[in-house]
Amino acid sequence: MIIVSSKDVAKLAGCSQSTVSRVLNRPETVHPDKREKVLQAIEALQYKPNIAARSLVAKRTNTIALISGTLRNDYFAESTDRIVEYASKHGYRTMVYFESEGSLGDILAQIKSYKVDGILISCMKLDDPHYEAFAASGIPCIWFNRRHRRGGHYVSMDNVLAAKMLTRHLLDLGHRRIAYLSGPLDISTLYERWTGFEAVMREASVPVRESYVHILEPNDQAVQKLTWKLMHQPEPPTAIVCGNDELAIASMDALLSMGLRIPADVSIAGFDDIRMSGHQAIQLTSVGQHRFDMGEVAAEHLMMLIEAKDGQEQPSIQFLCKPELFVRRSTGVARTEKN
Amino acid sequence: MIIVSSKDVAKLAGCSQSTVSRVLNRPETVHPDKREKVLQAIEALQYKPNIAARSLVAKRTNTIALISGTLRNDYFAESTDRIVEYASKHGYRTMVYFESEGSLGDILAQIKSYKVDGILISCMKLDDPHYEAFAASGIPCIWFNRRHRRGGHYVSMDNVLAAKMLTRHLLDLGHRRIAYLSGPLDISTLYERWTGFEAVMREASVPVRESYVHILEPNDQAVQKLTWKLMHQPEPPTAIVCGNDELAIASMDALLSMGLRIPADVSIAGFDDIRMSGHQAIQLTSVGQHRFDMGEVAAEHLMMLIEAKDGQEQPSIQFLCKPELFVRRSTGVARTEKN
DNA sequence: CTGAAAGCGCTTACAG
DNA sequence: CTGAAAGCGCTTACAG
Repeated sequence: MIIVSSKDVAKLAGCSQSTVSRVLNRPETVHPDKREKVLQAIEALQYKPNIAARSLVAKRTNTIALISGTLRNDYFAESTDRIVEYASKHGYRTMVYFESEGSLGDILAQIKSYKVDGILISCMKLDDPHYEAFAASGIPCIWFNRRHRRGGHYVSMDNVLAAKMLTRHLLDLGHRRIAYLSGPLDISTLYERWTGFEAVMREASVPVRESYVHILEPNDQAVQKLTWKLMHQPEPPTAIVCGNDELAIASMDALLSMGLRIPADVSIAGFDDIRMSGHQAIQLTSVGQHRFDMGEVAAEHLMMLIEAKDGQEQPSIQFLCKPELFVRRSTGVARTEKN
Repeated sequence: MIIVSSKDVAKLAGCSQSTVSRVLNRPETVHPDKREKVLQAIEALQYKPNIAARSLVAKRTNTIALISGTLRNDYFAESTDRIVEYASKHGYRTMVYFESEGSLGDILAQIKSYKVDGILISCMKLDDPHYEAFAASGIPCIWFNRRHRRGGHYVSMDNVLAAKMLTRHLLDLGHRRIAYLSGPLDISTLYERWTGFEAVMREASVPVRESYVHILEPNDQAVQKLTWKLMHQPEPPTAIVCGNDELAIASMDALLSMGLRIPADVSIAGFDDIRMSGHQAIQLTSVGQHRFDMGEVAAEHLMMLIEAKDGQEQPSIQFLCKPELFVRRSTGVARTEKN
């Protein structure tokens, strides 16, 4: 592939390389006639400035890194979509990394090599030891969705409150045998949700039975298996709270396969209010935020951090937005006890 | 942010910059003792080579561009996930672009600036005028999912056949009043599916009524509105074929809102066999490919093209894989005529 | 308003 | 096995 450089443009336009560069960066500083000639040469040669060379000297790449949970979880698909679009609209490219690609340490090493201007992370564990490395990298970072215990800049939801709202909703419907299905609790969102659930259950003096609680790896097989196990005990739960909608929808799949009716036989609910939860065939009760995309808000503030970088001191960014409960058909009055 | 360069490493290790570079690129060519010292210095300084500088001289970036349809369509979420992971595993970074970000011309301009090693495109229109520019860019390109009329390297499904299989399935169930809901027909997949549908209907001498066919912009509102319109005519269809599962699931949402039962009142089916289609609450009949991810196959071959680049002539990559029909509960015997 | 020159951080012949 | 030097394509003071 032949690379057209600014030197080639300069030759054709009959000027110096510096002038070509100026036309690109501060066109008002070059004489209109000359500018026109350069523009024509650029067009004629289909010249595109080499970003690598530019960022080498400019010390900025106009690129941000997004480290996201898997797109198989709709929550991350939605936020990734929004972030990439938002960044693009504001002149930034997004390099997307998924947690499945390797340890955060390896990913950070790569990111550092690319000299991105900023980092968005939605999938760091609550006590992930790599936190320090990110914080010390000198690259502006914002955590969204999942937080780290140390704090830092973050945009998240009040997940404790969210879980309390959801749990009270189920108690209000008369449920007492409530099960809890969750992914690993070393993740802030899942941990906080569990905490909120437990707190309300304790307040209400409703015991949380051990056989009703399952912490699992979030894949369809595990959900299938544990849902089955949950419902095949002597006294099965009348309601299931899932750590997020993705899990809830998978569990719902299992419940329906078993011939159970929702909510007649068992109620189910989740968190995040992903798009599918509102579908008529799903109608999953969920708690999330309406009209507030954490990813986009995080991107917006990341750009502020990047641009204010050399200026005055950095503001501290800590958003904990209020959740909303969306009651749908998947939760109903507790089935009359009759086991 | 302080940038540690290979010069700093050289100073600490007491050697030249070239040696540092050699340790990184061809460690076997430097004396073990010296190599060890350099490695220690790299570790001590937390040195990460600057990718921009490297690609400037190496004339390759180990980066591919993926231009994808929106992640709001699960098909694209699934393929993006796979591609990024596959590329990562093989030493390539992926820059993700979405068609919504601007014209393909603008996106190509950006991509050229980044000097990516290869391009994967899943969202080009059948007669998109930018095709030439991509083909002439000198950058290896593979089209997957949607094809361009000119061909080029592509990985796709036999969509005509897919539509024929699906249509015959509905005819076999006794349906004669079959509606067709599709996104724009300037997209190969949608165009070919429509073609296959029409061909089978003609063969079977079943007229395709004009009021049963709607071409729409694929957003929830449009689907909602047209589904409503479809079912509120004097003789509503007994089955609806949708151009893809995303549309079908949205239309299903509308049907259920209207109080219709699937498939008792109306059957519905789609294409792509996305993950959600298999969910017990959805059970959408669909035609797609099992165990064959076009995105991943495309990525695999793109890397072959990139690596064979300077070698012998390029092979022509043209995959048209066979579809499979997944019959689920959303299609059933045609309702007894009684309008 | 414009050009020559230095330099960003790297790799790769070229000598030795 | 190793270092000095040239060069990748750009931007940005510095003179004029």
